[in-house]
Amino acid sequence: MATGREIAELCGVSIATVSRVFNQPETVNRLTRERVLRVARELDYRPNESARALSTKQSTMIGLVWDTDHRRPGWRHPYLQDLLIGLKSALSAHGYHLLMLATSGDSREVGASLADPVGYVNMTRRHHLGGLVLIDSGSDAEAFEAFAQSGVPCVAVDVAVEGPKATYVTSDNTAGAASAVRHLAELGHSRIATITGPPGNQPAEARISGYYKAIRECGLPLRDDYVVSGDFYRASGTAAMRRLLAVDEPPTAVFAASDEMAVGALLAARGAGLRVPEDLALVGFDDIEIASVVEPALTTVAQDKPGFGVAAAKAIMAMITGADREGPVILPTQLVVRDSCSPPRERLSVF
Amino acid sequence: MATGREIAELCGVSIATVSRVFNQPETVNRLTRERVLRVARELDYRPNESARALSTKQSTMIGLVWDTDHRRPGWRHPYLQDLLIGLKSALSAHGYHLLMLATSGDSREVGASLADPVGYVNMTRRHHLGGLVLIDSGSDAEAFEAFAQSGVPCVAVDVAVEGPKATYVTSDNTAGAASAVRHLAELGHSRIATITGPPGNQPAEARISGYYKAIRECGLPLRDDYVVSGDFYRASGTAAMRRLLAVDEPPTAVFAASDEMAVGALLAARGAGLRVPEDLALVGFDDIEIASVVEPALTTVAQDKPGFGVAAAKAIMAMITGADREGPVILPTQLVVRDSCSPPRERLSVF
DNA sequence: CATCTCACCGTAAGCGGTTACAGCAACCTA
DNA sequence: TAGGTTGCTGTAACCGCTTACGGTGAGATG
Repeated sequence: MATGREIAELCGVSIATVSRVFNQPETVNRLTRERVLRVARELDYRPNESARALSTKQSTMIGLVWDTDHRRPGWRHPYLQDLLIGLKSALSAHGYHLLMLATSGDSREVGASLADPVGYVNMTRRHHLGGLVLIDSGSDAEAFEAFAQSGVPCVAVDVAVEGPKATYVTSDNTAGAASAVRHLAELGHSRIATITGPPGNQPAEARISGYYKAIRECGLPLRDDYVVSGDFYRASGTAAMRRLLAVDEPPTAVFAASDEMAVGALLAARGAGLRVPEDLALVGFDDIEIASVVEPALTTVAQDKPGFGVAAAKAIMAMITGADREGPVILPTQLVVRDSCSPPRERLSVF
Repeated sequence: MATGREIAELCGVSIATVSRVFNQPETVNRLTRERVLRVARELDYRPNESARALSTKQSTMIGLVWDTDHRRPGWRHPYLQDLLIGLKSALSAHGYHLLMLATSGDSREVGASLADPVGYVNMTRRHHLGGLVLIDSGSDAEAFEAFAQSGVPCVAVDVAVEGPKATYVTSDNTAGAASAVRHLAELGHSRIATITGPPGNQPAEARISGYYKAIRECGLPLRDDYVVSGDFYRASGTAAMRRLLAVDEPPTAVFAASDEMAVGALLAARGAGLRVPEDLALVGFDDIEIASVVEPALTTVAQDKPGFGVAAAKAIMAMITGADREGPVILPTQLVVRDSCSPPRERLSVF
């Protein structure tokens, strides 16, 4: 590997000049610059990033906090790939890389502590990372909170954390949920139920309030027994749907706060002999891949998945460059109408 | 940030001793060692990885080559998340991190060249990466070939590349495909077709030969018009299925070389008024999430997805530690029987 | 008692960059 | 012509850690 010194000698200049050529090209004479560049190319020179990081005390890497929560072994992020695509491309534009930290609970290591149970902050300092991107991994909001308080620049995706140097990006869950419910109401449904996400989860609660908002705006009655809680997983959707079918005057339409739960609800409905959409209209949330594969294809509220990544990258870059912290980034959603909703049967008979 | 020097001064030892405490603990007196460790803890010391990498000329990072092929914008890796889970955990065990390189085609940069179109090898050298893990991203086998030839330790996942320091990990595709076909034959099918992956793709061709092998072993006739090619995508599965339904004596069973194509075939069959599994038995390959969601749930050949990651990590660690290069790593597959296959109708009428 | 071994530790030279500071022409201004 | 700019470049300190090498004293050996 060629070093800056070698180039300097071959060009008859000092090593400082070589460094300047790459960092402040305008301060060095055009002819010298071109000579250095040419020799660099011939020698296949690559600046040593370790040396540079050591010297400047900062690297061009962002840490990615993504651990599957050990309490939920089967958990998979619903749209990790799209997220990463957005994140990576936006980070690339700034010349930054994404480091997936290895932190396999080696708590015997120097620096592991309660405030940083798995060593992410530790790693951040060791590697002079610019910051951390936190990706929802089931339910580690508490751990995220610790990171956010650590002073390290943090941006969480779809988890509400805030701190001196921390924000998060999320969808406009309230508006998204409301649009789903409104869609059902416009089809003529008046008995609209919802299957919610886990309590305490920020997106889940925003979706509930969107549900309430739309129900109210449409002049429909609010019924406690039309709000049953799930945990975003498919199985909970099935269970919730069963409960909904057991109330008197069961709903003719259901808004599920996640596609997975919508699929679960679909299975439960089918199991109960109901047909979707004829007997039951169903709307999901997320627009993950299975939404378009399931039969019938699921009407759902689409999130801008790569947009999460892009927004997270922008936010973290802003923090690194010291821009003032702004509030959470809220991304718009979009209702994707497919085949899982039709007008209620009562209405149909009127025609 | 505390440095080694500070610890040394506080302990009244030299900085070399401090370094030894962390790298060759057995060479330093127990009392001294404990004193250093204690002070290190008090000062919240973290060794500077940049300095260490600069000094040792090696980092504890592995590069991840994962670019969505620009020629296939919609491409998504079928099981990226599981792969990453396996990769990350196995790498963690060795104290290594995964670096997702940003390489946004800045070809004006020093070091970009034809042999390294997107700058991965460049980045590998700059960061002193231990090696590269190449993840299939549509169809960049040629680019992978270049990496494999570069001398950088490379392990590809499910793409056949080999070089002085390169291997790959893949499933036992032949055996997997054969087991699928045999399953169909055992159900009584004799008109078994296959939808293949793209020509030139190693797993695709191995699956074809598994198909041939099983057909032969079961004493069934080989028919050219029962082998139609796809490209692993859903749409190609639909198109292929249409072609299969147009031959005379259309097949009663189809083995698709990917779940996505199987789903596509399912749609085509349904469009043609056929019911699955009653009129057509269908087997896929991969066992991705939609396989269990689709109606009917898809019988398929499951790959050990996290196992890919684990195996890739092992292979790359072996190369780093200089172990002899061994051949490609072949992982076993497993037939997952669900609801998309039943005996052929002809047979049924016999009962 | 001289010598050898060995465990332990310090000295110092790197690793490959960055950057504050100073030097030195050449060119302007008064 | 003295003094001040301006443009360019070199010197050298520094970033924090690793490691080859040499030195020291205690105990073992003859």
